[in-house]
Amino acid sequence: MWHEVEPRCVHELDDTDLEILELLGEDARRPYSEIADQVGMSGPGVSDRVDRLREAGVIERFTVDLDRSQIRGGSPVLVQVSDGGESVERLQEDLSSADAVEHVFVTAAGDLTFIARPPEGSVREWLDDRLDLGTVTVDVTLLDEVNWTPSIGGTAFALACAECGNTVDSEGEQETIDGDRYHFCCSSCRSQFVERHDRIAEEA
Amino acid sequence: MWHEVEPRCVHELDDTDLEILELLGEDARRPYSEIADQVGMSGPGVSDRVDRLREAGVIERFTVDLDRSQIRGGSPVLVQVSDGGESVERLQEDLSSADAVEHVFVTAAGDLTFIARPPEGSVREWLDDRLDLGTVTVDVTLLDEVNWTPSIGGTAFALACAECGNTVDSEGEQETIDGDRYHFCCSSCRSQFVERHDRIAEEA
DNA sequence: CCTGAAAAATTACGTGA
DNA sequence: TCACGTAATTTTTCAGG
Repeated sequence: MWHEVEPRCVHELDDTDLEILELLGEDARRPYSEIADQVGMSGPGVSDRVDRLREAGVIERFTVDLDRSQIRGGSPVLVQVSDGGESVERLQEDLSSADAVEHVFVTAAGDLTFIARPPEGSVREWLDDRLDLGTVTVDVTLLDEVNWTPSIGGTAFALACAECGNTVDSEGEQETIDGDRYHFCCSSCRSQFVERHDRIAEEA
Repeated sequence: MWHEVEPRCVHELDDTDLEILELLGEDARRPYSEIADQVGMSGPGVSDRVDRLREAGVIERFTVDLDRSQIRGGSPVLVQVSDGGESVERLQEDLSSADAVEHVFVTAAGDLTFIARPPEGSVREWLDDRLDLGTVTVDVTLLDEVNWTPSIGGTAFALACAECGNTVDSEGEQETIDGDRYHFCCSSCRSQFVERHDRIAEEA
């Protein structure tokens, strides 16, 4: 039994959660005790939070960021598929399970774009094997660099300003409107947001 | 007691390395002792290999795969920038450090494509802030799904078939041609590869 | 959520092939 | 060079509060 702690909804991330996520983004094998020091908690406390974040689905998995060019020789290509009335879901599934595919994006219009490293020298064959180039049109672009930015600059996971989307740091401000708490990076964003909110409320 | 170990260059990944990477891709916080059991090594042995893989740059970092939609509300967009003679490097750097940007791709032609989650309702503003829409032309596509596949199906890091690029599992076959060792996922890929190789050799 | 003890993992180091 | 075994250290897990 511990002192009353107001139950924290798993869907609301507080600043500590964000800090933990950022630290894990930098090095997922960092000991929880080290994280605990930085966020001012105990090791078990951090462990509990991480468990909750996993269960809530915020953390999908701990993984490793590899230099794939050292594993799979091919150059990365960006492929845009203009759907020929095919089943997008099946295609997406096929692609996701194909080894050379690194990212799959589905557009709101139902088209597919993906990043892959097909085997060198037989890119066309490789594409044809999974796309049937006779029925769909593809646009293939050779890439020079593929960059994933989980936390570059150490701020990627920080709270987002409700107005401009930028990072909310310690200089930030908060405001509770209609029971919802919003974060802002600066006072001008806050006033702009509040102003628009009031205007909309007035019109309604 | 073990059999003679031939010296292994750090730039050549053997099957054990690949297996370790795959296991780490599934769960980067998995204990090394557990990995050791699966690959038939001791805990310290796995630790040594991982250290070497990090130093070699194959492992760039241990990190966490997050459900970003739970952290940063905006919908993901794919933005293709048709370069207006601008400095690609600077733009790329700016974008990489922007909080809402998740991936940046540089094409061989020097164009930029990136995935981001700009603040809802002010996508155009957000874009203009970092791209100067007056001088560059952009193509923005709303995305429905963003899928990163470090190891879906648990086979993404396995050896690639020299013919089709797919995973080589225990059913796979190998063949040494002209001193180079090739891996294949099945006998048909192997025969097809050998056949083509012979034909090319004959023509030369 | 914290403390503190038990269990488990990681690291360091010496040795063998 | 690479990997193993053992021991020292650190970290995680699991009580109890």
